[in-house]
Amino acid sequence: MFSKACEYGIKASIFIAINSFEDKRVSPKEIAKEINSPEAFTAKILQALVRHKVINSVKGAYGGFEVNKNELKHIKLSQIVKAIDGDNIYNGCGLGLEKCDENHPCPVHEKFKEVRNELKHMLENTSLEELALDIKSGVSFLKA
Amino acid sequence: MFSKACEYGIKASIFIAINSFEDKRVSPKEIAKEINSPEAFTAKILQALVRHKVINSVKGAYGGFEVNKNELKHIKLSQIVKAIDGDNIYNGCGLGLEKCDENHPCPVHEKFKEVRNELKHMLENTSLEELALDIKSGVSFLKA
DNA sequence: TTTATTTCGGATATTTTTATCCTATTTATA
DNA sequence: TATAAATAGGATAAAAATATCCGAAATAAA
Repeated sequence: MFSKACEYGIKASIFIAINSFEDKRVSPKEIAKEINSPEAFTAKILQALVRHKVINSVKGAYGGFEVNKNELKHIKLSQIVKAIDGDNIYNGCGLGLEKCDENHPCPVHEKFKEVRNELKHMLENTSLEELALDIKSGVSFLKA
Repeated sequence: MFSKACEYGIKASIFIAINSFEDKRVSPKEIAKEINSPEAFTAKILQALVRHKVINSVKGAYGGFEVNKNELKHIKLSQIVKAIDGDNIYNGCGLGLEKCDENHPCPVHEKFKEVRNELKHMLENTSLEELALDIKSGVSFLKA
């Protein structure tokens, strides 16, 4: 469904969010350890999230990654996914046709649309804040 | 969502189904042309579908690929997807956790479950027959 | 201003997926 | 039985995704 990069990106963002509640910045090293991902690869993904302004980075001593905790409520999963995997999951044809729309649909167009709309709705209505709060309260987990 | 291999596999199966209505067998060459896919790669995918008994092959002169047209109604998309991509799309964790269940859920476990159930329902309730009939009647298309 | 710390970003390596090629095997028909 | 026509399947190649490494640039604090 999502690429590895995207999975890491989502988990990393959640961990950063948790720390930002307490105004703490975190390093790729801490993040990778916490979400059980390869450190250097994770760092690359963080760069992409910074470029897309999903998270913020501060260079130098006492630096690290953070998110604006006042915006946590408004940062949605969809933004993270789009920043990393692009919007193919939204717009692409389920069977890979270059041109696939109501006028020229692929065989699963209509049926696929429903599933994708459900996915889209989920991604656009799930905030980083709620995911982070679930981790904080022990309801969910970032690694096995 | 699906791998390229799976996209080709679904489209190939539909084309084979259309021809099986008229008891015609088709070759990888014809299939690849019709669904706009690389021929040799498509042939490999057909082999996998044969191994999983989704379609049938007949070697030698006048051979080719076919499906039992009496079973078309009962061949579901889910069988094709499982034969090619495995059942990771059904059982795998949305964020890639090795262990992710009700007792130890990843951050998106509950929300993801709904989307996946919808997808699962769609795949398990869509038959090769209906997809093939839509192509035959010009309602949908196998290539752009 | 120097130093230690930290992210940035380019180069490279590894693995997986996608794709190709060629020979072996099977089978219907002449 | 010989031949032509097909699929089967192993070996490779190419491309994309995943992952690693290292020096450059930025920054806070001593």
